[in-house]
Amino acid sequence: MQARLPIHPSTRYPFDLARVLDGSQDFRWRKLEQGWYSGVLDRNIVHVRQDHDDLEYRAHTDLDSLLISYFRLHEDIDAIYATLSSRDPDMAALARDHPYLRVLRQPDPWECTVAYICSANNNVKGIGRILEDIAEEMGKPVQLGQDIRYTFPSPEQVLEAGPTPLRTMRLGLERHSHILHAARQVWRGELDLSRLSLSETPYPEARQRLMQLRGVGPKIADCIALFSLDKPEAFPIDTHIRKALISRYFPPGARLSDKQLGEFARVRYGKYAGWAGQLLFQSRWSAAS
DNA sequence: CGCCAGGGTAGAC
DNA sequence: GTCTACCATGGC
Repeated sequence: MQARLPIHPSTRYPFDLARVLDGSQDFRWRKLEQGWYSGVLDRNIVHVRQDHDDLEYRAHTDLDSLLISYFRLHEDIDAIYATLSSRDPDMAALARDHPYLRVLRQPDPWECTVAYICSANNNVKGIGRILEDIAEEMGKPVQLGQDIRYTFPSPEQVLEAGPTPLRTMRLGLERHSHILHAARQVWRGELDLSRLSLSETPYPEARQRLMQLRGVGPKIADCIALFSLDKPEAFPIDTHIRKALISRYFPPGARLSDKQLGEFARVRYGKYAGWAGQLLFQSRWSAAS
C-alpha cells in the first residue's frame, strides 16, 4: 500500500528527510532512487520519501502511527529548539546552523541496544555493516517490490542461532559475547527494555539497568536511553562531545570527568540535554577550535 | 604501513 | 575516584 502523512509544519525548523536520515543515529537506512529511502522498522519493511510538507510511504500495512512516532511528526519541534536556545546563546547559534536535526524515536530498544554495543570504537559504516550482517544471518527476509531487506532478530532468534554465527562474523572487541549476553538477559526477563521506556521508569534508573549489560557503559546506555527509551535528558558523552564542551565552556586543558560534564550539561540545557548533545555532535567538524 | 573510529573492562594505585 | 593496557576489525 501507499500512503501519505502530513508533516507538522515548522517554518523555523523544517523537516528534511535526507538530512534526518543521512548519517543519523539509526544505521540501517538505505538510499534508493528518486528520493526514496528503504528501512526496516519493527519487522516492517518501509520505503519513505518526502514531498514538501508530506511524508509518502510504501509498506505492506498501515504504518501511520509508527512513522509519526519515529519521525516525531506530531511533536512541537519549535518548542524543543526554543527551550534549548533560550537557555544558552551557544545553543541558539547551533540551532540556527543545524535546523534539520531530529532525535528519532527508534521503535525497538533491543535493536538499538545491539547497535550501540557495536558502536564502541567503531565508525558509522562499520556499525551499519555489522547490523546488516546480523539481520541477514538471523532475521527474516521482508520484500517490497524488488527491494529485499531483513528484520532485525529478536533476542530469542539470536539465542536460537547460538554463538557460532556471531563468532564467525568476526565483529571484533568481544562484541559477539556482549550481544549474546544481552540477548540472554532480555530473553530471561532480567532486563525488561519495554518497561524502561515507560515514563514511570526515570532516566537514572533506566541508565543504571542498561549498564548492567556487558559492553554497555555510560555513553552507550545514554545512547539507548535517548534514541529508543524516550529519555531526552540522556546525554551521551564521547570524545567529540568531551572536547566540544570543554572548549566552549571551560578553560583550555581543564580536567573534568564525564560524570561532571554530564551533570553540567543537564543543568545548563535542561530536559532536552540530549538534543543539545546531538547539536554539538553535528558541529563536531565545523566547530571553531 | 600506520592511524583512527560516537568505548568498555579489568586491574593497578 | 583516576589512570592504563588491552580489546579486534575495516577504511583510508
